[in-house]
Amino acid sequence: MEKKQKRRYWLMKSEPSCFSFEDLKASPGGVVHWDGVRNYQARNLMRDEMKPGDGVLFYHSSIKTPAIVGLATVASLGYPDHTAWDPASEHYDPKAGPDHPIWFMVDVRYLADLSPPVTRDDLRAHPDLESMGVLKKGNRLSVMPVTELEWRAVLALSIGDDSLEKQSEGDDNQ
DNA sequence: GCCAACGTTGGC
DNA sequence: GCCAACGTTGGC
Repeated sequence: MEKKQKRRYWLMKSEPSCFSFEDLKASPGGVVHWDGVRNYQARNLMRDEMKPGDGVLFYHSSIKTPAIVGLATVASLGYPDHTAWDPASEHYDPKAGPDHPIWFMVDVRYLADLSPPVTRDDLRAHPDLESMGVLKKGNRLSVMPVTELEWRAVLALSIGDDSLEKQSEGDDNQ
């Protein structure tokens, strides 16, 4: 008998000059494939752990005010990142190929803006959020797990009620 | 633009 | 398989 896996939560980090939350929102269907990740830990999370319907906090890094700027949903299981064997791609990896993929990605779908955004300083000031991985000095993971407590706290910080939470739960049923 | 922190690479 | 050197990330 198949058991539905509990919904999980993630934080995905991007430099907005490279790919921003607005870019995600403007993509066809609000969906993109999260290609180009070349880090084994992040690869393992996308390949093995992330599931459709999981919640995603979208974080803008390497800017004056780093912040979680929106919510997204994982929209696929992990699958091979074909840009790895495209010599024209800036993420080309000559060791990878269609019959031996090394790198994996998931699809990500726009869910909602977080307004106001939850800044790095906001996170640091919140007792439930100050230990988040994204705040750790030297952290370089572009995909990292978030607890349900942290997810709820971020939403509460931004909007002060649970309307976005209800919206994101509704997205689970697609 | 600086520098600390980290993952990856490559020599041995 | 160790570890120093290197390249990259990212906050400041």
